[in-house]
Amino acid sequence: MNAEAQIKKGRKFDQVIEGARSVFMREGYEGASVDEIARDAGVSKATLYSYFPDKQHLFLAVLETECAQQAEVEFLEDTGDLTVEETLHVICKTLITFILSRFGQDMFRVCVAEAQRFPELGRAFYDSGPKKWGRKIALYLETSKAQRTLCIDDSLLAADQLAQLCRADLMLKVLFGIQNNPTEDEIDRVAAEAVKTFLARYRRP
Amino acid sequence: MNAEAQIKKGRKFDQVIEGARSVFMREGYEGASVDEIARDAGVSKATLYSYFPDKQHLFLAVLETECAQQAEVEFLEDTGDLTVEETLHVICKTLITFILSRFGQDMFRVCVAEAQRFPELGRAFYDSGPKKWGRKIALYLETSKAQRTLCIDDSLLAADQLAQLCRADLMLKVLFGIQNNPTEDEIDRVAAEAVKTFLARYRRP
DNA sequence: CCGAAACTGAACCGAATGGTTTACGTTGCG
DNA sequence: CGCAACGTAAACCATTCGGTTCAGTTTCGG
Repeated sequence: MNAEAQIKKGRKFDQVIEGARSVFMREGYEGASVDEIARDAGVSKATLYSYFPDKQHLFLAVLETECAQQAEVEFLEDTGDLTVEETLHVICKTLITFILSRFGQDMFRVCVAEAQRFPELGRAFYDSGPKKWGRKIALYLETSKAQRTLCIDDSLLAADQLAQLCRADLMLKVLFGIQNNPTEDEIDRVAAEAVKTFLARYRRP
Repeated sequence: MNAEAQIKKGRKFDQVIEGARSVFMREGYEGASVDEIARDAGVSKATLYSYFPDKQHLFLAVLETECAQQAEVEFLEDTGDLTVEETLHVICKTLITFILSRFGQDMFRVCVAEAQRFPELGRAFYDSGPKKWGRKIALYLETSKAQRTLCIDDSLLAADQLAQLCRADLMLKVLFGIQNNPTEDEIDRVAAEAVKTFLARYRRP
């Protein structure tokens, strides 16, 4: 018996998900047509409907896998011999790069657009994205090494402030099409400024 | 001759815009049907189409007026005898309240969703929203009164960092339906924390 | 190499879409 | 009043939508 849960029958399951993913991300929920998805997936509509009862379930299945994928993004496991400041900088760069990535932007866009129509989607995205990052950062802030340098009473809020500082300048510009491909230098600068502001507030005196 | 530019003919023009506004904000662009808009506006479809050549132009006309309205939101004109810290707190509270308002959330949602399909919309929203706020805050940071207390080299980035700190905790929770009606106390706390972090970085030593 | 399961392609359905037109009221100003 | 502009309701159009059906082909394990 295969270890992978193969309850979902059929060989072309992944094709369907992948086609649906690309069309939904490009067109949004209402803008995507099932015919286009089937065409894009290289699959007949009948096959598609043998996997999913309707468009809605297909949409949610896609975003389920996307949220799962989003939840698995990691920043540097071991902080090694980096200083706290250096570690924070790495964390910020990783977060900013993720936020500005095609994947991050598409996910954000679609989930913002459809969070009203699909309330459970809103929560799923928030949990696997912003909340997860907040938790991870807060966890680092509570390590004994960080505690030796920092003085924080509410580590979750502090983590969220840091994450929010990472969105300064670039995030909205990219989201609304004002800027397209931020250079690594720009990302580095925003990260540096975020860390600077964060440490000014939370560095142990 | 009337001072108001009355190029747009017809008495029910405003009704149409208002109906379109409410339906578009509720359903998004693709989700909104012209029939529903006409019904909601209390107007026949023929009348609607006598004002606008098609759905797209109607959509853009609605968001044009919304962006204009968004651009006119003001925070405390004269800072009076408030300290810089108090003024920043007022600015933050005003911004947070706006961001979390029904209007602010709906605008953000729709513009994020359709910025791909309508690139000019993305820019219009950014200019009349985030950019305008950034400019206003930066302008205050550059007043001689603020300069006496603060030490800032890049006032636009500083302003954006402050605005971004205002989005900590509550903004994404509301956007994704995790939280519904933040109390004034919660808003006050986020504002206070934003100012605290901001001043830690930028207060003149 | 057989047979069942998976898949295909295209036709088909009813409903709804954006958009147009027609034939008929209503309003208000000179 | 008279008349033109404004507005209406409803029928109408072609197209597209999500979803179903089915006869036929491909795939693949036993």
